[in-house]
Amino acid sequence: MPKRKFRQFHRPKGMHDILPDEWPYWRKIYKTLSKLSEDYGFSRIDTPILEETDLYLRSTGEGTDIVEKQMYNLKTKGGDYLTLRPEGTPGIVRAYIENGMIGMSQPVKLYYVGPFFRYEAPQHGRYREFHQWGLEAIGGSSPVLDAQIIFVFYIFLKELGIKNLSIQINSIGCKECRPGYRRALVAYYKYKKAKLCSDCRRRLGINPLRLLDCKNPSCQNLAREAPQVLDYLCDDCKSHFKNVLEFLDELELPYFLNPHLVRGLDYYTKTVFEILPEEGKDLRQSALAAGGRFDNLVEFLGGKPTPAVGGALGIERVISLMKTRNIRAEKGKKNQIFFAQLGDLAKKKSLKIIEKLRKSGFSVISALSKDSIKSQLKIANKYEVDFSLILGHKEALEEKIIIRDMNTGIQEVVKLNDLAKKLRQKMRRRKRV
RNA sequence: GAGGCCGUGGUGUAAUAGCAGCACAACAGGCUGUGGCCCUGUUAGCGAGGGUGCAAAUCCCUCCGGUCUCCCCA
Repeated sequence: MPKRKFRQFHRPKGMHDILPDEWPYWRKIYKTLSKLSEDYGFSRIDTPILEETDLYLRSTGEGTDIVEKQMYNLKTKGGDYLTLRPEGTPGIVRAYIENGMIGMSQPVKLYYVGPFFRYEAPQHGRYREFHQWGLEAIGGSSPVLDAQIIFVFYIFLKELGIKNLSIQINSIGCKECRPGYRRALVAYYKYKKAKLCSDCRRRLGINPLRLLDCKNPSCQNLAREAPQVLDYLCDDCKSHFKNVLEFLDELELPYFLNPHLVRGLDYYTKTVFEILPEEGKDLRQSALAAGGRFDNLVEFLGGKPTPAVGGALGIERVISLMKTRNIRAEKGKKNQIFFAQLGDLAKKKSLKIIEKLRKSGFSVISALSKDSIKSQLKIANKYEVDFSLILGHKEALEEKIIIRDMNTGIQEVVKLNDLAKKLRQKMRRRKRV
């Protein structure tokens, strides 16, 4: 840094600038996910980035870490308590109820993409501002919906070229059968408290299900012997889960039944799942997508009892994985050409010519603020365009322009009126070679 | 929230107490109308603040940031 007159500003901790270099990944991901979502009948929805704080207290759960310590809360001048959304589902459900989507044909299938915020210690794959793509099917209890959502996330990752994925799935029951399981779990742990880590001892009272996915070795040993949810599911949950698995079998998805999979959010019922890379040296922060069923949430947020299922995928995590696996995202440089100008007259005519070319379907790069032809072509070279146009004083007077083939160096002078046609010809020929 | 490691031009690095170098990038030039290679020049740095020392990028403290582990999650 030079000695600066004014202080320099920094981005807030855990937040990121998405720079032009990074955009090919984002573009590819956005393109793929919106195509896929629409193809599978999900419609785009955008909800506010701020919601009432209470919405998350009610839905995400007061005992969860997200609500306890990870929310960005603020109070408005008018005295409202608002929160920067830490996850997508509550806002979507709120919108479903508020906009009377109960009156649409059910299930209502929605998708969203955008930023989410959690105040946490940033780490690889975990940021304070991060982006998620979410799918929700509200108003349907059929297990085929659970399977379809898992499937869409799965093929999304496949289409991006990410292979060797593992789908972990479990059922955590419903409000009918979960209390029974919970009791069994508490009873199991009751006389083993001494062997639990301090966190688990605390959690035992609040949310015993979470003892199952504790990473502490001693806790893991205990968890292995613990009663399994699947043995406690009610008939409805059992057949639902069996059905989901049958759909996954039919799709030939490589799922893995993980009886210790428990999600961190309070509203989940029945199906829960995670999709993660298969070979993980450490699979902790590597869940790429996750979700589950939330059959009680709509009612709990003031709507009519409505079953629903959904999930979300972390875009930053996907990009990070693409990078470690050397999966490239193409720079979209279709029909890109470079326009160079020389002299005052030529520069004056530039903007108009560029617009004409754009209308004819070309994407025109230029460096109009430069005067020297040399530095302009240097830039053209950097963009790796196949053709550059050169408009000098002489050409400008004669209503002509030079087309330079950047690979061969061969140039041709053409009339401005024929430019688009000639360019198209040349590009076609180039492609064939 | 707890702990470990780390922080030198825009980027990547060297100097381990004694004049902060190098490479790449950027910008300008090397026939005032032609790119990639090459050459020359210019710009630009010790994360911030404090302490110890004749002397600090180097040692100490605090903060900020990064990264990893625990925790939790996408």
